[in-house]
Amino acid sequence: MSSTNLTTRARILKSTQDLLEAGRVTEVRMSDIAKLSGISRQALYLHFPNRADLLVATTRYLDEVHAIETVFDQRVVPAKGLDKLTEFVAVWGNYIPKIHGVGKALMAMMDGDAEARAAWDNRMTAVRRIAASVVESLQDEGRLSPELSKKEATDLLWTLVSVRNWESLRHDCRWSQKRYISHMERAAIALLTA
Amino acid sequence: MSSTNLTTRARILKSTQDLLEAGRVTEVRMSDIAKLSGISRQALYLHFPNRADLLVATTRYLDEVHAIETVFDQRVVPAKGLDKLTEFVAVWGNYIPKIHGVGKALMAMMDGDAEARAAWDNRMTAVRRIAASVVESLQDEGRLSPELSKKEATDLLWTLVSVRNWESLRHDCRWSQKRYISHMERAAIALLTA
DNA sequence: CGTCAACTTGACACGGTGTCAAGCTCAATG
DNA sequence: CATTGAGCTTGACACCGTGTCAAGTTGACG
Repeated sequence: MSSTNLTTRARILKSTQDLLEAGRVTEVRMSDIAKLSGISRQALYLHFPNRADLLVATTRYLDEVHAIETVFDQRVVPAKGLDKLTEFVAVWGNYIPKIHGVGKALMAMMDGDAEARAAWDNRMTAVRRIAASVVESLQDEGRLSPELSKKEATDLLWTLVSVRNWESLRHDCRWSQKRYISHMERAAIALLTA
Repeated sequence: MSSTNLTTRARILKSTQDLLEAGRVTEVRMSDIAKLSGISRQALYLHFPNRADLLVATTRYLDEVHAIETVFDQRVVPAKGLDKLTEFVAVWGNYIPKIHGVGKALMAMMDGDAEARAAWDNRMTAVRRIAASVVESLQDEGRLSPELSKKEATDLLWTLVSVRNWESLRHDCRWSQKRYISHMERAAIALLTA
């Protein structure tokens, strides 16, 4: 299934990512991806059963390329106190731009394609788990606002650093990435701590 | 154009809203709306040139039905101090569920349909103006956090109370509407004030 | 040489939007 | 009363993107 021709498969994934990163989501059709990959549209279906699967595979490809798990383990997990919170916001916030294209495409498919929905939810609950562990630490150190339960705090933090909010601030409000990160760090502290 | 047959037109708008409120957005096709309105699919195009226009008309219809402008004028504009902020969050936050269906549909069309994008942006900048006036008041009373410019504060408040965030907390995190409002009021204060 | 996998071309079904043409119905008007 | 025109109907069709199917090509490797 994926033993020999890593080349073509990898080329497809890279093309998909490149197209999604640059253009409007709707303008990334199967035929566009095929063209950029240098193969026929039909050959795409020899590698991925449908568009949703291709997009999901692209997210996993990006996770691998950027070794996001490792970065979380190295920078967020060992941090203490408020640093843990700001490190989480910074690491994730700097990863969002890299997955934004494919995320947007997947989110656009969510209504109507249950598989796409499940795939995106799956990626996002991974982030949620990390947010929960950050909240747990705050709680242990007595820094969590007394007005918030752990679940509520996690929900708020997770929503605060959502891809949609990044999109809103970076694109609609034209913030720089730097400004986004610094204000988000501050916002996370204001929102969650006493 | 819209002088005589208010009945059919109104029936279409109501059907659209009813369908959008209840089901998955993708499953609200022109034919579904026609069926519920008791007319043929083609007759829909005698009233609205395309799907985007129909959805936009539905938002305006909802604005009228709920007299949202009036509510803002009565509850947010006259309020003072932090009350202005919490009133804004509460009024808008309680309006979101009413427009959520059509908003979702419009947002789903935004990529690929420039008209839909423009329409939704237009509605949202109306909210943004109110957010800006709230921030202005905070500033005048010296309550705005010194770390935020007026634009930054408006951007943050507007993003905080976005339809997407409402969706995230109410649906993904399964918060009640009441909990959503009370936490949002608190979050707005924590985020914007010194 | 034969075989197999990767890929090609070309045709097609499906579903949703939007268009076009022709005809029906009924109320208001001359 | 006959005509007109607005509002609606049925039915056919073009377009687009996804996904499927069938038959043929190419090239590496035994």
